[in-house]
Amino acid sequence: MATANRPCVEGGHVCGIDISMEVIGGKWKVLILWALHEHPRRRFGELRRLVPGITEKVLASHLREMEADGIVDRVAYDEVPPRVEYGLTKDGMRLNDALEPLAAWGRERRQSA
Amino acid sequence: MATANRPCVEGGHVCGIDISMEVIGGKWKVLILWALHEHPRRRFGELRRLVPGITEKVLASHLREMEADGIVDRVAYDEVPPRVEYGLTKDGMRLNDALEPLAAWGRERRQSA
DNA sequence: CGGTATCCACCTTGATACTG
DNA sequence: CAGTATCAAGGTGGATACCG
Repeated sequence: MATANRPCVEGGHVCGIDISMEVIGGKWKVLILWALHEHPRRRFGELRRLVPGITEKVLASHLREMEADGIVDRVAYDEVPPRVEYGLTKDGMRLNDALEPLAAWGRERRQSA
Repeated sequence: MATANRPCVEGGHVCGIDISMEVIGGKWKVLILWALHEHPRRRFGELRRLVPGITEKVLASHLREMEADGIVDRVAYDEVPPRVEYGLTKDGMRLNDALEPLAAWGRERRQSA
């Protein structure tokens, strides 16, 4: 995303949530992140199937943003037909871990709903 | 937000992140949540000051959505001039707790940047 | 004070077609 | 296979003015 947002300052200390939200803000980002966590080293086409409903364009642009944000790494093999593999960086994995409590909150909520 | 999203199913189990993202998806939601966590029981005008840059309309609509999602509670006192106080529900506090690791991730990232 | 009412600009997402 | 190009649509957020 890389768009600077107003810092989130409360009572003199910076909360950091704003940064995280910029990185996972897209509609599909967390889904891609999750898919890559569950299925490491995935190819573009596989990823598209793992995130049902996403279009090629949106998947491509989100992957590019996530790469720029340093949470996804992309490896292109010089073959015919072309092959590209996506995976999580260390930072991407840590982000996924940081997302887990949030996922748990969502799951609980689904129960009670 | 309350808009139903495609469930996020990976390897047969539901990840729950999608639910959470619907709830905190708005541009300002986490900031409001954070502000209410740092400053419990806040009035509309105070809240507006605590979240710099937000407009009345957006603050009002976000508060309403968060109320509908059960993470914010609103108490209107029948006085003149009118007074309304907002606070976090139990669920809202748990959501805030679940957000903390994400905030920590963002803070670390700000360091290294 | 605590909001609504309008109106609008932008951005994200999406459908479809095409290419190295 | 792994994208890009183009165009369209819709929703989110924002500016401003006004109300009980």
